[in-house]
Amino acid sequence: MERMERPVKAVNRAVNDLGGYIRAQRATAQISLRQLAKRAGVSNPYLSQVERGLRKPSAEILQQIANALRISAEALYVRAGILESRPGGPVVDAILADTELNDRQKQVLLDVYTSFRGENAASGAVPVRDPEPRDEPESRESRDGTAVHEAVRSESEE
Amino acid sequence: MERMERPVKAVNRAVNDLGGYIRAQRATAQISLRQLAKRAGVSNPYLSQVERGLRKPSAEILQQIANALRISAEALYVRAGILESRPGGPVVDAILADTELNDRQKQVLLDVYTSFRGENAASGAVPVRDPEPRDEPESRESRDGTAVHEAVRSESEE
DNA sequence: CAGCGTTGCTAACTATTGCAAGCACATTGC
DNA sequence: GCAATGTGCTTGCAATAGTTAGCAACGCTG
Repeated sequence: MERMERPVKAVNRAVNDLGGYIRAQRATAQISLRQLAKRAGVSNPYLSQVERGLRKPSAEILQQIANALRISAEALYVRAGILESRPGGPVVDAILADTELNDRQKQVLLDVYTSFRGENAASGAVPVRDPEPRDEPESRESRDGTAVHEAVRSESEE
Repeated sequence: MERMERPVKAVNRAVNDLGGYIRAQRATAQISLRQLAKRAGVSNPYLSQVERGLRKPSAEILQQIANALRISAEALYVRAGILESRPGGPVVDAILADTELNDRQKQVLLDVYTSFRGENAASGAVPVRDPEPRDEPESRESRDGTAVHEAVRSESEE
C-alpha cells in the first residue's frame, strides 16, 4: 500500500520538514490519515498533500492539525516557518519580556537559569524529565522538544 | 478623503481588530498606506483591504507587515488568531518546556519567579521597565500588552 | 474465493488570497 | 487656474488553499 514517492519540492524536504513531522506524529499516535483528518476537521486528501509537502497549509489548518494530534501548534508553526525561535531561547526571552519584573529580578532569574544550565552541561548528566501536564506519552514530548531545538539551529544558519 | 465605512464583517471589528491595529501602527509611524505596502512588499490595494478587514492575510504577509512597521510579528499573530497567550504566562511555560532543566531546577526557578511576582504585587510598586530592545515607544508597547490579554479572554469564550 | 471496510491518493472543482490596472479625490507647485 | 503627484480604494484576474467524488490497493471475514 505504501507507494514510492517521487522527489517533490526539495524545499519541503529540508530539515524543516513539516509534512514529515506531521506524519511521524500521526504514526506515533497510531492513527490513520483519515482519522487524523477527521479529528482535525480537514479533508483527508488535503492532509495527504500536506504530509507529502505538496501544499502549504495556513496557520488555521496547522492549529487544527496540532489540536487533533495533541501537540503544540507552535511546534508546527516553527516547522512551517511562521514562528522562529529566538537566539536567547524561550526562557531568556520570556523573562526579558515580562513586564511584571524589574531589572534586578530579571537578572537574578537569568543568573539562576544560566547557572542551572551550566551545572547540567558540566556534569553531563541527562536531566530528569518531568511528565508534561499534557496527556502525551513522554517519548513523544521529548522528541518534540529535541526537534524544536534542531529546527532552530538550522534556521539560524539560513 | 476619509470615507464612511459600512459595517463590514463585524467579526473583524471585534476586540481582535487586526486591521485597525495595523492602521493605528501605520498612523503612528506617519506613513501612507502605499509607503507601508511598498516596505512590506505587498500590494497597496491588498493592504487596504486587510486594514478594512476585507481580507484575512496569511502569516507570511503578517510577518512582512510587522517587519515593515518594526513591530513584532507575534503581536499581529495574536490579533489574527494565529497565536494565543498562555494561561501560565510565557515565563512559566518556557521554564516547564525547557528540556535542559531537571525537575528540581524548574521548581526553584518557578519559586523565585513566583516570589518576585508576589513581591511586586504586595508592594504595588510599578516595576521599572527596561527599554525594550525594539525601537518602539513605551506607550505603544504597554498598549499592546493590554490588548493581548483582552484578546485572549474573548477567544476563550468562543 | 467474494464481499466488505479501510487506506492513501488522484483529479476536478470551489473558495480565498494576493496582485495589477485603474479610478476618484486631495495636495502641491507653478 | 492647471499639471503633476500623492492618497486610498474598486474591479477583475491568476495562483493557491482546501474540498468533493472517486479510484486502486490492501486486509479481514465468512
